[in-house]
Amino acid sequence: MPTKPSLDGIEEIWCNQWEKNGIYSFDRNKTREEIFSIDTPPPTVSGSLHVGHVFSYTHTDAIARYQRMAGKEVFYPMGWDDNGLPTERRVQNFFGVRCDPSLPYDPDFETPADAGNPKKIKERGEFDISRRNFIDLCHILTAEDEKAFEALWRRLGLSVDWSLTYATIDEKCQRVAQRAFLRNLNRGQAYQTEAPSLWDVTFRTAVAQAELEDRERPGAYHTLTFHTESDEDLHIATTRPELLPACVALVAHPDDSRYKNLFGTTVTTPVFGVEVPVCKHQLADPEKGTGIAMICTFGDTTDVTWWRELDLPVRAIINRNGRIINDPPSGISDETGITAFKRLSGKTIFSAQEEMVLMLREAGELVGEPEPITHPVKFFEKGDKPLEIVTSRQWYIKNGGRDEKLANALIDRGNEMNWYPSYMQARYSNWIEGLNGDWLISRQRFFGVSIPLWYPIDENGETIWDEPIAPQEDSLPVDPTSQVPVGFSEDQRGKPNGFIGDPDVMDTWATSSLTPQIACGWEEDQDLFERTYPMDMRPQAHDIIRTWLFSTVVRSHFESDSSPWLNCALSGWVLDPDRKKMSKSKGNVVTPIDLLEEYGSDAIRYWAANGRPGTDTTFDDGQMKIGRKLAIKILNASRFVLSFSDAKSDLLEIDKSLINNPLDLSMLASLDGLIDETTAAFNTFDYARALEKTESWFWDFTDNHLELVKVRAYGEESSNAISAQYALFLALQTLLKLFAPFLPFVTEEIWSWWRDGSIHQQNWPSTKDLPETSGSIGDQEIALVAAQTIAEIRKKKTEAKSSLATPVTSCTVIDTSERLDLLRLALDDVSAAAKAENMNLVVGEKFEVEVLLAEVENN
RNA sequence: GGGCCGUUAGCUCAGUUGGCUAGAGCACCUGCAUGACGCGCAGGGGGUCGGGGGUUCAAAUCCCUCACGGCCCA
Repeated sequence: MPTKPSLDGIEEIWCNQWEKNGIYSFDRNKTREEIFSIDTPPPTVSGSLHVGHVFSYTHTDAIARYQRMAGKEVFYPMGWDDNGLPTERRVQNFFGVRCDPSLPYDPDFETPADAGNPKKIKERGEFDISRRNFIDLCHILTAEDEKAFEALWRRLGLSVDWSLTYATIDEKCQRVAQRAFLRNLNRGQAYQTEAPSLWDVTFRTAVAQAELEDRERPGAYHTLTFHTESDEDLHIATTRPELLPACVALVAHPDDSRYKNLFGTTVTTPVFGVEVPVCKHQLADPEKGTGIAMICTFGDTTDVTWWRELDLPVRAIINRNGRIINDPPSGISDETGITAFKRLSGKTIFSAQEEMVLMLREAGELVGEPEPITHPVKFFEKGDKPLEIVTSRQWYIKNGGRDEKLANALIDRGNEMNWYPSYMQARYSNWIEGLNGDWLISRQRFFGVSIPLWYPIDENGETIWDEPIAPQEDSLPVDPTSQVPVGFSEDQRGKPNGFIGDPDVMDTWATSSLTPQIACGWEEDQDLFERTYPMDMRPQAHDIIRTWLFSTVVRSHFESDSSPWLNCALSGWVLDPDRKKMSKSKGNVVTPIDLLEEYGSDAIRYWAANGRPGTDTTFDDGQMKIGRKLAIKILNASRFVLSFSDAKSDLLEIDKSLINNPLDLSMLASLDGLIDETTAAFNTFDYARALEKTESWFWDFTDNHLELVKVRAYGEESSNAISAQYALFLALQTLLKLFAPFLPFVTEEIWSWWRDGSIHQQNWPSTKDLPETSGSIGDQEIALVAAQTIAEIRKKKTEAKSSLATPVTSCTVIDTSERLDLLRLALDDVSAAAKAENMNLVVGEKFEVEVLLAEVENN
């Protein structure tokens, strides 16, 4: 035991010891019942770790450590999410390159020497490289990121078995993702279709419902004049006049008396002179604009609904670059219309709108001036341009969005799991109820898991999309853009009677929705799978219930007809002091490494573990300071308690029968209650409650019990002294274990002072470890009355502005006879701690203490 | 507009099936060299439990309603 204990440097010492001794390594020989498996969220390594990660991963680690001590073999792997957009962007910026999939692979390509030097890259400019070279760079960068992440996680003290780590882009994950996709395809759960989908012009990719967000944007109602069959003017308000050539119909509410007589007739569009029907539909809002709207291909998602439900034709005019196409769509046939359309061809949406307004003015078909409004517009959550809707061939996985029976089955899966906190289940159910389409999984990106299919090309050079060629499962993973399907040769790629590889990759969620399958070794290590799946716990933040949690349930539902986990534990997130969510885009994130160094890992964990399940927590370095103080206090209290062990070599075997003092037994009875409370809290994933209870019990223990028994414990070999000492050892040992899931470093440090092995491999405290304390002698009230009495005496000393060491010449305690009987059992300790002589106990109704303090010379 | 969560001391938060005078820590004020700890110890002041209504012997807690904040979704 060190003479001057300190927290300095304990993270490094114990991280190394734990790794060296394999404290957290998973023993795969255990049975399913003996194992507790955790589906850890794989962080996106290209993002930087911030304090929000530290927050939620600490929650999981506290649970993992509890389960381990409670006797479970904990399966706790870490994964990295590498795929997709964030990595691609980082690779582009870091290396100064762009991916051009049309370029051939360059085997001699060398990593740019000026990587990571933005100034030099700016001077030379970006250059294009092939997809395969680009992906190589992605792997280089993510490998670096993974190292940094792992170092931070270790420093934080996560009890992960690092030998089980996976990355969503590694070969195994690609194989699992492709295998699951092919099985979905065989079972009819995955399909492709040519359908309107939301398209981000900047990122050139389709966007799924779960990635959408509405943003309020300024716009303007332009009122256009259409012409009825009886040649009357009909005014239509639209925010997108540039889509006029894409207009296929007008629509009004069925009950709208203003337009009832027009239903079933046709009108003519201004400028282009196209004849379109007037339809009725309940989604038309009589309050909006003039109450009658134009339906275009496709201005927004309501247009898609109308197009589908009213069975309207398609007149697409926007291409995937976000520009107006060259040739006029069907319907525009006369000279004037074609000429007008040519004025829009090739223009961006923005300038097309300007040109269209100009044409409407020239034709006198624009009524008044555009009226500015703000309205919600759909964006890709990572994008900065409004989404367009284009028709394209995309792959989907069914998710209940178009199948009520499936939706209900998925909602029922939610009932098979425990939700912590329970109200989070409503978010899951509500999301499914609100779905209106299947899950779009194909992405027009580079760094991701390929869609493992090829398509035949007929003798005319047309691709036969409906007859995909799938690889054999044992050949996975495949890259169809560089590998060749069975029965073909490379020189047939893109040729008549040849084949073409699917150019797209799957969405990140299509891989990370399989983390239980990946981590547990589905079809890769079936023995492990049977020992770990379905998993015991999915910890995650509540904002991705709709994406990660939901999509994982979908995959397990299809793949094993089960829910993927037994328990879902939802974390809140970290708010900045202004109560705003901390996020990289808001620029209010705090980097955790500095905090870990300033306060120590245990202190940061203390702050994090105080965040209750599901509840957002304010970033508060004050709480971290308290965590540090707590760790120091534990260090000092432990040193004090263990100082009584100098004369003893048999500390490892505490003889409970020698603990016979009523106050000692009373303290242990209270500790007994603490064990029950914390165990119950942990069993419902309420780590925060367990910590709070342990902490407050500990402070009470040091303030009262330690002070009360100090004098007695110092006494030499008397049985009373031994009772005090053994009770203290027992309490200390128990407390260290209760704190271990939260403060793994300081508890391990103290444990090592007098015990072999790791505290993290000890058994969770049991009330069986403590003496039986039935009957009045073990009554917890003894400690309470004693503490209240000593507190009252202290108060008198403080009020007299005297030192607490001031002797009390005489002391009278007035209390009920029941309480005095209890006090009598601890009276020697109370009077010793108070330095009081002549303790008089007087029966009375109201608790009161009178003291006569010794005269002490005050300087 | 819909769903969910929250609103308790200056700050950060506890408060379990309604039940002692509503608690803790920080901050603030006062005091204290006591043989673990001054990164400590002892004590103190500070709250109309967001507003209003209801149920009840009894409401921070249950019900209704409104306001404000947050998140998710339209």
